[in-house]
Amino acid sequence: MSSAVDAIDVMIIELLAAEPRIGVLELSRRLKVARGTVQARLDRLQVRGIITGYGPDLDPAALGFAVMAFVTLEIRQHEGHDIVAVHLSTIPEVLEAHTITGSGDILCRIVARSNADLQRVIDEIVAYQGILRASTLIALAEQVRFRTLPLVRKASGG
Amino acid sequence: MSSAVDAIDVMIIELLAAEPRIGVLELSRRLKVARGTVQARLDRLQVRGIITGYGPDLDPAALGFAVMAFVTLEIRQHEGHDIVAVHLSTIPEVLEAHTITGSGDILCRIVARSNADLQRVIDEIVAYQGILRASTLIALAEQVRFRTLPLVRKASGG
DNA sequence: ACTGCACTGGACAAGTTGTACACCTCCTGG
DNA sequence: CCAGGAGGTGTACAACTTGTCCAGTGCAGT
Repeated sequence: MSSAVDAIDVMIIELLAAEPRIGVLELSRRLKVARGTVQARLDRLQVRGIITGYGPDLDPAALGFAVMAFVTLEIRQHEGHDIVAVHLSTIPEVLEAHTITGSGDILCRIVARSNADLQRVIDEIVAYQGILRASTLIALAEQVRFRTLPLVRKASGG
Repeated sequence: MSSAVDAIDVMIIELLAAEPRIGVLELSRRLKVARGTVQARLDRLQVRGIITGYGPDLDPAALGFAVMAFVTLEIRQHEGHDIVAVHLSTIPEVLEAHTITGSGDILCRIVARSNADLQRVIDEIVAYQGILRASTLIALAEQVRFRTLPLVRKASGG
């Protein structure tokens, strides 16, 4: 099979990432392809699940949640991970959570208004009796900002 | 100071998240406010840095990168973190990287096409001489999908 | 040679955007 | 107490974009 995306797809995605409020017509002008082509490709990218949605992208820091941390949880395994996930999803400060291999069981990304507030969030997490231990790593600086564009280029064979 | 966002901002963000390709006019109709109001608020949210952009959101798995992992790096500290960050940013599979407190120095999120491919990516990371050790946690399942909407609601005092 | 698929380029009505304006209301500082 | 500012409403208009359709072209696989 060919790669999931081709050069035109990559250019569409890059232009859209650079100027998000751009329209289909403007995209087609810049890429020098027909408008229908851009429209059809965007539809296909979405159907294939490559484009999952369009923001808006929110910055927790700008919302007043300046502290970010990664928390590794150790859980009572016989109760299952899913029930813990339900608990975690009720806490707004938990931005995401994954089950993982290794010494911990679940890794989650959380935010808080301050270091003192971080304690409150962690307390909320460990308040659930299915969670045995939480080990916290505070993120000091974002060295590489979350990005997927280089990956798309790579997937296209660029 | 008042909270960073109010109830109308939250509704705008939620509607936009639910139906991303919606227009300003349609937003104003659903929220029963004037079009200019929605337009002005979106501008302000962007100026204040709360909305940082509008997708497109890409799914690495759909691009063929089905394996996700978190890698903790231990680095030669006297050389500084920034130069390591430059190295990491040249690797497309590194989606993000943060300096952290604790036993490691840098935590990054990476993806790969398979477990075998993961080895290649890790090798690329540790190929740089400033990196002493890498410790990898493979993400098995996404228990809580990345989200910021509950946080916005909380920030608005809801 | 035939079929299916993707792309092109053109057309149309209907809807949306950017922008401007006049006016209202609430809040704050002098 | 009042002036000024910020944020809201409603209206208007031209210019542009969208959704949708169509006929025709070129290429790949059977």
